[in-house]
Amino acid sequence: MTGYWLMKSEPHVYSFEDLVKDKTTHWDGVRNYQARNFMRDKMKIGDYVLFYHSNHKPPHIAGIARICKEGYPDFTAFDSENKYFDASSSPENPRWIMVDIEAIKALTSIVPLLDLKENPALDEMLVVQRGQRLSVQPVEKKHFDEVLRMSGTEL
DNA sequence: GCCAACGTTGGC
DNA sequence: GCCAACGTTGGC
Repeated sequence: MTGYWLMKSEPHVYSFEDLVKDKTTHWDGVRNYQARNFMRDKMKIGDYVLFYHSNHKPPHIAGIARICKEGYPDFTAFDSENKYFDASSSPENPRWIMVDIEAIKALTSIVPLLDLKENPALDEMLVVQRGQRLSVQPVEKKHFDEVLRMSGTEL
């Protein structure tokens, strides 16, 4: 069964436009156990991803991506030169996991966080919840479909 | 820039 | 195992 997710990125670091340009990318640098567990245990090839731009005015959902490689060790944790280096993670016993995603399409019009919050149909969506900081979140299909509808996008 | 919310660390 | 201190996220 196809899963649905939301992944946050700061667009000045890595934007959906960057993903479109690159076609595919490693989702590296996640250092949160809950987010890691989703990537390690739940994300499957073909799952859809809402690509969210955080720390941007306004914060918004920018595009649709899809999982194209399932969980494998995040090698940035092994590189002492890398800002995501973690000495407690080794190739023999990796602590952190990443997936690869591919760009599918930009939303016809972006959906600002405020619009998500104002839509009663999305009251239960995680990203609109107060204090929700998780950078990788599961999304219900009905919420995914509603975001597509709001953005005027068809897959 | 502020600060609430949350996660992690480490002393005890 | 508790919890205070600290660091980070991320909206506003």
